[in-house]
Amino acid sequence: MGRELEAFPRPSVAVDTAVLTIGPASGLAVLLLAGDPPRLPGTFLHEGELLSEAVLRSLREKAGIRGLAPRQLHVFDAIDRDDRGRVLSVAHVDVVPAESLPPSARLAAVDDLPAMAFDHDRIVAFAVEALRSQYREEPDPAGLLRRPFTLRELRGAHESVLGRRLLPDTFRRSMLPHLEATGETERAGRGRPAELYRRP
Amino acid sequence: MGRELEAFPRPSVAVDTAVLTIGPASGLAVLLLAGDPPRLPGTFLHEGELLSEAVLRSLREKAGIRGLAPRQLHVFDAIDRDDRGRVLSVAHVDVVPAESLPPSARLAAVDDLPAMAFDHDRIVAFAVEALRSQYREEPDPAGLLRRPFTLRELRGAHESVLGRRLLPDTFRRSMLPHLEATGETERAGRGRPAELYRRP
DNA sequence: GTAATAGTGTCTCTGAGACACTATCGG
DNA sequence: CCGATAGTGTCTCAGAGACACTATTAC
Repeated sequence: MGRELEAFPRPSVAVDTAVLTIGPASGLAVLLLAGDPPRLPGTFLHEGELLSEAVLRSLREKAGIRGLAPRQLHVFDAIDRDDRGRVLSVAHVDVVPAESLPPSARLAAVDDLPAMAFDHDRIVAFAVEALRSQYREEPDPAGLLRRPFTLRELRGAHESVLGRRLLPDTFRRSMLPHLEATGETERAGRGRPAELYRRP
Repeated sequence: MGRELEAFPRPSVAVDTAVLTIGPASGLAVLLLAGDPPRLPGTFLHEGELLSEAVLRSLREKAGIRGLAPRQLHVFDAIDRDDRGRVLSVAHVDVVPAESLPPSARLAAVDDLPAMAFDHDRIVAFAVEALRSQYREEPDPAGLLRRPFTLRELRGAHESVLGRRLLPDTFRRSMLPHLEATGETERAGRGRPAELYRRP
């Protein structure tokens, strides 16, 4: 110690967030900011600001989104990832129902991404993998569904996130231990009404 | 964009590493640098340097350790975590056999940590949890053992990391699918010689 | 032989996967 | 009644946990 902090050249620190949602084709999609090339919403960390605060600010100011709580994933630190200088990016991820996004939001299917700025394609891939491993364990950990929900709705959300079909009975049995029955049912169209559940 | 990078006040970026090992009492222990209070080996990120390079440099220069490959865990970003100014710390973790550490190394049992500098106690807790979840799945993922090894040695390493006893037969059967038999045996003292295995 | 360590046989329990069945609705 | 959707019974398979047994060594 002994040397002052100012003696060290400091990199810039940015945050970038992969805001994922269920796209029009029922597949996982990511929110992009218009631009050429398109990019994830992000910003530089300001003085006296937490990473989580910078994330919320960037989502509010650049994408018009509020009420999320993205979680931290990984620091991307390649020397030349930003040609304006040395910039570390702390990648974050969250998921949100499509209805909560502004209608003007531009989405891209995660399995068919366009060319993106910086290393944002790698951030998206990292975010998708992290999200999927969460959805393999727990019912809707990110709160995609407004509670309460039927098991059909829950399964649909999981199928969209995981990108594959799930067996209704196996899915039901694996999720029931982590759910709380409301006792109420929903009669929506034809067929037997489904019971409604919530996360405990 | 448009604003220059220099227009943004930049935090300092540090790396800190929890170097874990099996301590004298067969429990998980963490390497500390002498100091009052003691601290984890760490350094500020230099210009043109990757995080992983800064980690290796700090281990080499401050603890005299080479040959590790710590993995990134989490960014600790509390505003007041360092009273010299705004410092983000990118926490890392690795494990190493006790013999690979310099004999002068100071170790502390992770279940009985002394007061540490900054938020280094939280970094250690985070690192221990990450390491344990790795050791629940795979045989010695961090390479604590010099290959090849007997199942008794492997089980001992896992018991030390996890902090609890494991059943020999259950452990053997859960690990065998992830191991490769060498065909050789080791005769060490009394009892039937044990077969030697390696990770594939 | 005995003590010690390595390794296996086998039972039980649990949970995933899969298929067929029953239950309750709209019409 | 029929079609559609919700939910259950039950079989199979795989893996964890646990206990008892056999195998091979030093002494």
